[in-house]
Amino acid sequence: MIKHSKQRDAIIARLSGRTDHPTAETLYQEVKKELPNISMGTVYRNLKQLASLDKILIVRSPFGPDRYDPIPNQHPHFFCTNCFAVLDLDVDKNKILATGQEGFKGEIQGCISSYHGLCPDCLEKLKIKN
Amino acid sequence: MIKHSKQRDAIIARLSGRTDHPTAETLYQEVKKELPNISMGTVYRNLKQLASLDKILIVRSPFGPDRYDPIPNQHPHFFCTNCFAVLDLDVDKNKILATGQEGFKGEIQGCISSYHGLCPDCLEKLKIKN
DNA sequence: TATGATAACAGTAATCGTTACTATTATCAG
DNA sequence: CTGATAATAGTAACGATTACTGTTATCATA
Ligand SMILES: [Mn+2]
Ligand SMILES: [Mn+2]
Ligand SMILES: [Zn+2]
Ligand SMILES: [Zn+2]
Repeated sequence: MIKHSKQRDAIIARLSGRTDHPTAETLYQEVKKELPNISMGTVYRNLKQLASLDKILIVRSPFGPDRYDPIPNQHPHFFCTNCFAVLDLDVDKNKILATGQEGFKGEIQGCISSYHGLCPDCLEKLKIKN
Repeated sequence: MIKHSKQRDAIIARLSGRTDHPTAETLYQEVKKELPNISMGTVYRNLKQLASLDKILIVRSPFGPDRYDPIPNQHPHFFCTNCFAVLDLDVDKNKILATGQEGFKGEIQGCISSYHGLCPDCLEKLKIKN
């Protein structure tokens, strides 16, 4: 049985609507302003619980700690190798899933596709420099 | 300047030709039989060096520690959620890359796509049971 | 509205995979 | 051979995450 908690509320409030895929540490620092003695454990525990209830998504980064996403269904991400921004990619996931299925004898239940390179901002800045 | 070492030789020898994507720990245990006082640090250091020289590939697993692959170029993998096997998927990577590029203003330099579910063996065993 | 069961908490210790340090040894160009 | 230094074994430290523990908050039931 799940009980209400203001700590969890604050975590959800901080995460929802965002598109920047913050880390647990970032969320912790931000929620701490509102609830000064919340602990890291509480942040991790709740993020994990929310993910297991499919309320949020944990996005594993190839370049650092996990990022958290208010959009609960799996979707492709782009990781900027320059500024470490994590962006949503508007990609047809089913297309990628289908590609994987070709000739595979097992049962594919999902796929996680991540792209990396320079984000639009970093690419633009680099172009101006040269 | 790179110097020869029998530890590195042994690590390469153990890894090359394999398709099971062993962990550093697995390679360490195996190489230890040949070189009883090799240390974990040596294994990690050499695997990292080999990867940076594009001799091998580090495969980040969503379900545990990194796996190591004698095939140096990035390619899609399948992770079995039941037996934790890591399999190579015969997928056109360029197709996936192209999918990501649609409408993205940045510069995509690469993509890592991983699939998960039941490997052929586990699916077969499950079918027999039911 | 009290009571009791227990989910959730804060604080802290522990874990895991990996990397860094340090003194010693092995390799190899000159 | 010899000196410079890459690589080593052993061990400490690291960052991210999870587990533990005693306390507090929530909430169904009476
Ligand atoms: Mn996202
Ligand atoms: Mn592979
Ligand atoms: Zn960027
Ligand atoms: Zn399997």
